[in-house]
Amino acid sequence: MINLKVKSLERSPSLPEEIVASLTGALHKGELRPGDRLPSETALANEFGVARTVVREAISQLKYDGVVQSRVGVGAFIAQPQERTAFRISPACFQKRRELLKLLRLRNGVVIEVAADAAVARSNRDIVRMEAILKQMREAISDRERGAERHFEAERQLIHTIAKVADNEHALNFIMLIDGQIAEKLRSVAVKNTKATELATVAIEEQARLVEAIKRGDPAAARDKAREHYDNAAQRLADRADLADV
Amino acid sequence: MINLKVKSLERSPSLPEEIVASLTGALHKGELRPGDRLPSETALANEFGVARTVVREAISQLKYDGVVQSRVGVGAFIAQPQERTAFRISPACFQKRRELLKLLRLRNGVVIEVAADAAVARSNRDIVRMEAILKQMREAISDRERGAERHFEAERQLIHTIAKVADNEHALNFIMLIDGQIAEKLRSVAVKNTKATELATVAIEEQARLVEAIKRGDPAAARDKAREHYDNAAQRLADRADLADV
DNA sequence: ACTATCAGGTTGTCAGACAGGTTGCCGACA
DNA sequence: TGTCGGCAACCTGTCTGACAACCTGATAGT
Repeated sequence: MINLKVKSLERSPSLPEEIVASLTGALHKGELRPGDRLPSETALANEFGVARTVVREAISQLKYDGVVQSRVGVGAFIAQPQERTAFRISPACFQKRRELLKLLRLRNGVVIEVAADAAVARSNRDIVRMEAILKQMREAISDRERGAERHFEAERQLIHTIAKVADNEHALNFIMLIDGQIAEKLRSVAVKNTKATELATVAIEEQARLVEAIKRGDPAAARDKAREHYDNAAQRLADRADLADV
Repeated sequence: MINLKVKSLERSPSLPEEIVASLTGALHKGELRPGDRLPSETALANEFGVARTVVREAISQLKYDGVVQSRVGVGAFIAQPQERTAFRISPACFQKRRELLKLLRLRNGVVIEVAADAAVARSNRDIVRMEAILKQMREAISDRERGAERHFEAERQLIHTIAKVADNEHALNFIMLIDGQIAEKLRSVAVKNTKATELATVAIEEQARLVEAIKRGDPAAARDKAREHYDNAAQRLADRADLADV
C-alpha cells in the first residue's frame, strides 16, 4: 500500500496563507479598497478564530508586497496600487488559456528586448555556449523517453544564456518567474503531445535563426527572430489540449 | 520649530525587515545557497537578539516569495531559483543609472507588446480617451508651476490606458510596479530639468504618433512608435544628472 | 473657546508553552 | 553482524498573555 504522496502535492495551506488569500480576495473583489483600514489584529484574530501571531504573519506578508501599510497606534491600511513593491501572479492564471497567453505576451516582450541587447553584447564564447545548447536540443529529439523534458530544459537554458549575455539580471529573474510557474503547471498535468517531435524540429530551427542573428550582431534581426520563435512557442503552448478554456 | 518630518521619511526599518534584508543579503552574496538549511528559528532569534515571533515574520515573508520553504519538524530551506513566486526589485537599483536603464528596458519590452495589442483591440471610445490624455499633456506645458508633475501623471495615464485597452491586467501591474518605484525615487531627488519644456514637446509628439498608430489599428506601427518613444524617454530619464553613475 | 490631560485602542515586541512532525541514535533482538 | 523498534531531541506551527510606544478622541479644567 504505497501511496507515494499523491495527496501531499496539494499541501494544506497554512493559517497565515488562508488569511492572506482571504484578504487579497476581498481586495480583488473590491470589498477592500486603497485607503481602507483593516480591522485590528485582535479583531481579525477573533474573526478567523486564530491567534494574533497568525494574523501578524499574514499582514506582514502583505506589507512585504506593499499591499498594506501599518502605523503604530493607528492601524493597517490598504496601500495605493502604485505603492506595490512586488509583481506576483496567481497560480490560477496559468491554467486558463487566455490568461496564460497574456502572461506569455509579457514574458516575450522582455525576451525580445534582451535578445536585441544580447546581439550587441555577445562574445565569441557566448555564441559557442548558445550553439551547444542548440545541439542539445537536436539530440533531445531522438530521445523517445525524456526528449520532451530535455528539450524543455534546453529551451530554458537558451533564454537564460541570452539574458545573461545581455547582462540583465532583472530580466532573467522575471523570465524565470514566469517560466518556473508554467513548468510547475505543466508538470502537474499530463505532458503528452502527439506531434511533439515535428513541432520540436520547427522550434529548434526558429531558435537557430535567433542565435544566428545574435551571432551576426544584428539587434533588429534578433528582435524579429525572437518574436517569431517565442510568439509561435506561446501559441503552440496555448494550443495544448490540457488547458482550460476561458 | 516646525520640523515637518524630514526625518520620518527615512523610516527606521522594523526588526523583521532587517532580518529579511540580512538573509536576502546573505543569499545574494552566495553565503546562502539553494538547498541550504536555515538555522532554526530559535537559533536565528538568539543570533539577532530578537524574539522568535520576529524571526517567524521575516521567514514568512521569504516564504511568501518562494525564496524559502519550510517543513514541519525539519527546518526551513532556501528554495531553487525557479521556485520563486514573485518579482521584486531592490530600491537601490533605481538610483544607479545602469540598473535603471536595464529596468526600463524590461518595462519597455512589455509596453511595446501591449501597445501592439491595443492597436488590435482599440475601440472608438479608447481613442477618445487617449487623445484627451494627449491634450492634457499639451496643456501641461504652459503650466510653469506644476507642469512637470502634470505631464508625468498624464504619461502614466496614457500607459495605463493602453494596457487596459489591450486588456492585460498583468502588464498593467508590472508597469505600475516599475513606474511607481521610479516615481518614488524621482520624488526624493531634486526634480529640475532646464530643458524640460522642449523635451516635453518632443515626447508629446512621439506619443501622438503612437496613439495615431493605435487609432489606425496598425500593430506593427504601434510597436515601432512605442519603441521610439519609450526608448527615447528612458534615455532622457537616464541622462538626468541626479542619478548616480555606476 | 481653548488647552492640557487622560483613557482606550493599536501595532511592535517579548517570553513561554504545547502539539504534531521528523530525524537520528541506540539498544534489543534475531 | 545486521536489522528493526522505540525513544529522545529538535523543529515548525500555533496559542496565550504581557508590556512598551504610539495615536486618537473625549473629557475636564481654565
